[in-house]
Amino acid sequence: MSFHTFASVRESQAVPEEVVTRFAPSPTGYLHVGGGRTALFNWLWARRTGGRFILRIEDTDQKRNTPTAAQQVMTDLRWLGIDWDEGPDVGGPNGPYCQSERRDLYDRHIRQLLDEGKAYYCFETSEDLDAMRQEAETRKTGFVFRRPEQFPSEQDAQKARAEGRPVTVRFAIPQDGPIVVNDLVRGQISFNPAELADFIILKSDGFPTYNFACVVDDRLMEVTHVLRGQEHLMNTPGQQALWQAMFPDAPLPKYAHMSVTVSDSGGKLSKRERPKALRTAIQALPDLDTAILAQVGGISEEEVQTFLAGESVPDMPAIDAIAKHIGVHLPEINIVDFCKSGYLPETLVNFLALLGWNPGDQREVMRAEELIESFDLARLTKSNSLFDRQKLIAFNTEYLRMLPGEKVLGHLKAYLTEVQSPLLKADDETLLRIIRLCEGARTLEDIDNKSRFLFVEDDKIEFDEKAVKKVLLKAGALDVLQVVRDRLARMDEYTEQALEEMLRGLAEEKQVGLGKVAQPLRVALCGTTISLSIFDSVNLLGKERTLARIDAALERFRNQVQSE
RNA sequence: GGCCCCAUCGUCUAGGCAGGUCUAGGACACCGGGUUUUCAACCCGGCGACAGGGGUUCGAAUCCCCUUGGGGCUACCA
Repeated sequence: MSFHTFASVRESQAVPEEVVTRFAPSPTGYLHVGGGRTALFNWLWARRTGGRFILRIEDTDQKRNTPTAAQQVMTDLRWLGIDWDEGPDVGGPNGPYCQSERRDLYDRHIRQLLDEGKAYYCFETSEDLDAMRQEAETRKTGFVFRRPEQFPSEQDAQKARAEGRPVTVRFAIPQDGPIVVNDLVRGQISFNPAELADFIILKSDGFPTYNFACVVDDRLMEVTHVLRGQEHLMNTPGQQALWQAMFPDAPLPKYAHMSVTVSDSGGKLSKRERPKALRTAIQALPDLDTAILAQVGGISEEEVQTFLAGESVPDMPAIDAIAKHIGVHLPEINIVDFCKSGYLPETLVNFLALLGWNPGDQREVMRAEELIESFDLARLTKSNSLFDRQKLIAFNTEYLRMLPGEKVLGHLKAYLTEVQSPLLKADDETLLRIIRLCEGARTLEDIDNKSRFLFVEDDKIEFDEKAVKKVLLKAGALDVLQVVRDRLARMDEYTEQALEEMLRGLAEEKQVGLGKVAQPLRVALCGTTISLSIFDSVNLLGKERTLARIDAALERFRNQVQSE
C-alpha cells in the first residue's frame, strides 16, 4: 500500500475522467435513514456513471465511536443492496479506509500547512472557548475566533505541551476575497471569509477534525463528487479553502448539497425521535411500573427514572424491548428499524431515492436497476422533504405484490429471524404458500401476524381481550361455534373447498352473514380477529388442531359467558 | 442573534433555468360509494396548490426585489 506524500500529490495532475463518490459515516451507531439516503445517492451516481463508490469510516472522534458500529453500518448498507468498490473490509488502492488508521497522513499535511504559515497553534482550553462564546452572545454578535497577530512558534507549542496545556492547530482561512462555492444543486454561493472562523484541524488528542480529514481523504482517494446533506453546506467554504491551500493544482471535487429530510414533527429526522416517542408513550400510561419496564428493558430502574426525566437515553435494544412490551409503535429512524417493522429493502431504496430526486416523468415505483439508469444530478431537488410514512407503506404494499414469491420468501425469513417469530418453524414451501395467501399485505409483519397462529402451540394461544369480548362473548357465538365444531368433526374430506361449502351452508341455514360464523371460529383458532381467510386458516391448521382449539375455547369461555 | 439554503394540493413532486401550449399533471393521504369472512387489498367517483406584496413584460407558477414562513449551520461532533 503506497501513501501519497504531500509533494507527490501536488505534482500529480489529477484529471478525473472517472466519477468517484464516497459515503463517509461516523461509526456512532446504526445507520439512519438520512445516512442511508446519502449513501444511496452517492452509490447511484457512481453506478450510473460506471465510476467507483467508496465507503470510508470517519472515526476521528474517540469519545463517540463504538467498536461494532462500523460493522453495523456495513450490515445496514448491504441490507439495502448498496455495495462498495473500496472500503475497510474490501480494501482498495487508496486505503486504509478508516480515518483512525490514517493519522500519519494527516500529520504530514498538518506539518506542511504549519510550515507554510497557513495554519497555527492554539492553546485555549475548551473552557476558554466557551467563555469567549458566552461573551460574544451577551454582546449579541456572532462568535468568530480571532486570529492572533503573530502565530505561536514551535517552541511555544512545545512549552505548552510541557505545561500540560491543550495544543490544537487551526487553519487560517485566507482573507483575500469571497469564497465562492459552486454547488451542483444550488448554484453559486458566496461567503465572506471574515465571517468564517479559523476552524480547528487538529484536536488536542492528536486526531484531526472531520473538516480536515475529509478534505485530505477526498483528495487522496480521488473523490470527484461529494453528494451530502445540506447540513454540510456551511462546512464547504472552509473545506474548499483548505483544499486550495493544500492542493492548489488539483481541481476541487464537485459538491452537491441535497435537501434535508425532515420529520413530521418539525426539524430534520433525528435519532432522538424514537426514545422521545417512547418516553411520551410511557408517560401516558395509566399505571406506571418502572420496575417492570426496567426488567423488560434489561436496564436498572434508575436508568428508567432518568430516562423518563429526560436526562438519559437507554440503548436501542432496551428501547425496542420496552416499546414492544407496552405495545407502542415507535417511528422508524434507523435502517434496521424498517427491517424490523417488516419493510422490504427494495421499498426503502425506491422511497429514499424519491426524497429529493425524481426521474422527471411520472414513474414512481422503480427498482434499483431502473433508478441507476435514470439517475441524474441535474434532477436533484432543492427544497426539504418530509418523510411520509403513509406513502412508504403504500410503496411496500406495491413491492410485496409485485416481487416474485421467492424474493419475498428471502426477506420474510430474515424478518422472522429478526423478530423471533414462531413462523420460523415453517418450511419454505409452507411459507411460500402463506405469502401467496397474504396478497394485499402491507408489510412482512402483516404476513407474520396473519399466520403465526399456525405455529404457536395449541395451548399457547394468546387471546386478545377485545376480540374475545367483541366476538366470542356475543350472544349465541359459542353456540354457533359448537355447531361448527360438530360439523367439522363429521367431515371426512377436509379441503378448502369442502370447508367453504360447509361454513357458507351453515351461515345460510342460520340466516346470518358468514361473519357470524367465521369470526367466532377465527378468534377460537387465533386468539385475534386477524388471520388468513377463514377457509385457509382452518385448512392449514388441520382438522385435529382445529377441533382441539375450538374445544379449548369452548371450555374456557363458556364459564365466562355464564358468570357475566 | 449572525451566516446560509428553501418556498406549487395535507404530503412527495411535474412544470421554472430557455415566460404564452397550465381553466397547473401524477402519486400518497383524505372524503363518498362499491366489493367483503377479519385485517388488508381491490374498483369507481370526489375534494385539493402556484405563501403575500411590488415590479419587468403584450403576457408570470415560471424572471427581479421586498415581506412572511420553513429549514440548516453557528463544537477540540461528523
